[in-house]
Amino acid sequence: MHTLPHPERDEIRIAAVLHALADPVRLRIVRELARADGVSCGSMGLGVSPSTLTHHVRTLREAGVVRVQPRGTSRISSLRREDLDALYPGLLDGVLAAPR
Amino acid sequence: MHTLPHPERDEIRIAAVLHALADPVRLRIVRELARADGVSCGSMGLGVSPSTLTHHVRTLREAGVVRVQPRGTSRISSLRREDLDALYPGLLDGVLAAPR
DNA sequence: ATCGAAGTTCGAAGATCCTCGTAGTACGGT
DNA sequence: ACCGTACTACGAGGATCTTCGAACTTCGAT
Repeated sequence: MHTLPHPERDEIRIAAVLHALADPVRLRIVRELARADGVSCGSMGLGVSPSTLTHHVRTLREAGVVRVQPRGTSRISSLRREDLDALYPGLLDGVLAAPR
Repeated sequence: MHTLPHPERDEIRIAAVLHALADPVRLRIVRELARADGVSCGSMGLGVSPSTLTHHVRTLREAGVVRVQPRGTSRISSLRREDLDALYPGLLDGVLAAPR
């Protein structure tokens, strides 16, 4: 139940972040977290299988976009807003402001 | 010498833009254009073959990130800053500000 | 009119990615 | 102790992506 591995701020790479955001499912996860942070991604009603969801959340976590904490049998995800804003000011807001 | 097909502003999709930016070569192209706009990508000294370069520039163009105009035997590329800033304010600046 | 330079098109090879099902682990509650 | 829930690990299939070389087109210059 140890904490999961996350990149430090100075290990985050822009290419990995962009790649993580460049998927429809992961983008919906990020949007949802921006709306209601600190939530289990399994309860978002995305239309994918549990194993697919694990893959996407891991991609976001390893890219440094989200932080994941175990709580009971669930995993609570939250946006790494401070880190992303510090590294790429405006990026996250620009993505979230996207009409499409 | 027909102009090449470009998406209108309202046809640009955030997922396509992010995917276009999520490649090291294309990111270097975008950075270079941010530094010196209206330039032929062939003269950037990226270490890829001409056909690979064509592929990347087309990806950027079709995503709506760059505008490409034929001039002589060359293709002049320029960042679609206004469109991107209007759609996703802060995104491009955030990406360009990226230390890594 | 011929030549070279700049780019494109068309495969093709190899890598990466997204998705899933199956099997398994970890935790909380009865 | 048992069960159900939430999630993970490990493939595998199929799609997409990146890269390239070879052959071709287009344009400007000689």
